[in-house]
Amino acid sequence: MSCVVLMAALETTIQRAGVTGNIKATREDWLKLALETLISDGVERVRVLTLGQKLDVSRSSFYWYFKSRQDLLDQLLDYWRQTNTKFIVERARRPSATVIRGVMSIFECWVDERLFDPQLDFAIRAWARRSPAIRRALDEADEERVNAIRDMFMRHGYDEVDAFVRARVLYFMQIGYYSLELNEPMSSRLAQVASYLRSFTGQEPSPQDVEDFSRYVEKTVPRSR
Amino acid sequence: MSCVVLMAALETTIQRAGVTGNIKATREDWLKLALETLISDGVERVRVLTLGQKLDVSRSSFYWYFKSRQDLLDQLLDYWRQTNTKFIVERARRPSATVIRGVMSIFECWVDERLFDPQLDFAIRAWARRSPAIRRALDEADEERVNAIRDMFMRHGYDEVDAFVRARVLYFMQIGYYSLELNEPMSSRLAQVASYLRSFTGQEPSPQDVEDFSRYVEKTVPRSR
DNA sequence: AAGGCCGTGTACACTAATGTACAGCGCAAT
DNA sequence: ATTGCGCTGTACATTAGTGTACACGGCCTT
Repeated sequence: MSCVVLMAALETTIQRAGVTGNIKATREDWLKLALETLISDGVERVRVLTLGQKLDVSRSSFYWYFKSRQDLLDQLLDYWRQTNTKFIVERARRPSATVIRGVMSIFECWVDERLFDPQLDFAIRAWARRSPAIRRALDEADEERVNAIRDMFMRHGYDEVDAFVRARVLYFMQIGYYSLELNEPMSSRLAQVASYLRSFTGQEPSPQDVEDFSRYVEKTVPRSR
Repeated sequence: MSCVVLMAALETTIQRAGVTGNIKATREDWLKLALETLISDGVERVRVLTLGQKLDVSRSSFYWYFKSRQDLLDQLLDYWRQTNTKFIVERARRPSATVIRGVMSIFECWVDERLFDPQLDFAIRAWARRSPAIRRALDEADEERVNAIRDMFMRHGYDEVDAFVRARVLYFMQIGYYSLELNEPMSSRLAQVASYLRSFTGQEPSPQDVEDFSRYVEKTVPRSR
């Protein structure tokens, strides 16, 4: 669960063991469970009653920490805003010797859920369908991500239209991939990496490129399920 | 609304004007509104009470036509099953002189909502996230579509892995594109078609290819919004 | 014109959800 | 030890939804 790791960043200080007073559920317990529920079941299922039942605590605890259900949802959106887009843009901006290497940098986000949490992104996307405010936030994020990738292609000599289209193909393909929730083992994904690099760049990856990427995944991605 | 057109195929005979007896809402009224709601708001919002209010009819009408809410949902899934996948597979199987032409055949589905209704597909995808039965049906459809496209690439000389990856890139990219619900004007999309063909096939489209596709869209796609 | 069939409205029972009010409990500081 | 703060439970009001029961109303057939 990457969200657990990421939640830590959101918090000031958690002292789960040293809970003081008559406390059964902390504000962070509510937030964390809400985030997990948003990811696995969608916003619609983020409900005060249900969360409370899972935390084995009555709803009055919730209304102590949060103004309303909407208050909680606002904070979930804030959390997403501060995480998912950041790493894609950062990886796309990294200097790279070749396009192949540039694309490989971005691939890192697709194989490491600590960099990009597809399920969270997907949950936000579903949410956006029925909320104009969420929709606006999402559109901004998508544009920022595609533009960063496009700039990477342009730095490697692609003209503007080609760079834009290739950025879209790279990014949209990945969004589509996540939509299918294939849950493939990393080994099958790595076996196709040369084809993907070829397809995305129009250039032939060297054996060294492919090997380096495999090695990167092995070394840095925990439990490449 | 492509669904209106498609609904017609689902029906045996509709005689909307000649409704007989004390009828305010027909079974088809319920189905059609349910489908529209599924598409625009998701399954969760397909509710007997709400549909009834929109049809200005009480819920007992619903329970006359349908056994339960689940009964209605089952029929919505059946409708999807019989429509969306069919045309993609059919287009992918068409003989084509070049890969570029082969890809163009499939592009037809992406520009004509009478061939592929992205919103419906998307609604099913969201639904599948919380229903194993739907999930199974969706996985089958996805696999059938990708395999058909892969075979098309293989017929044009791509090896199996490359063909499979290119099929995925083509199909997943489109699913991702729809996920963003960009709502771009057809003219901007057509302006990039050469880049897309180049990116998807790794080959250079001829001016004739591009021109033929534009002409196809102009002639056959109604109100290319 | 009399029934019968098809669909409709009203009423009822039940469940799940949000939000509010308020009393009460447990630790910590005084 | 007692007071107070921070959190919790119970109870209540309200809303939205599903499903069932049953009487009734309009055409169509005979």
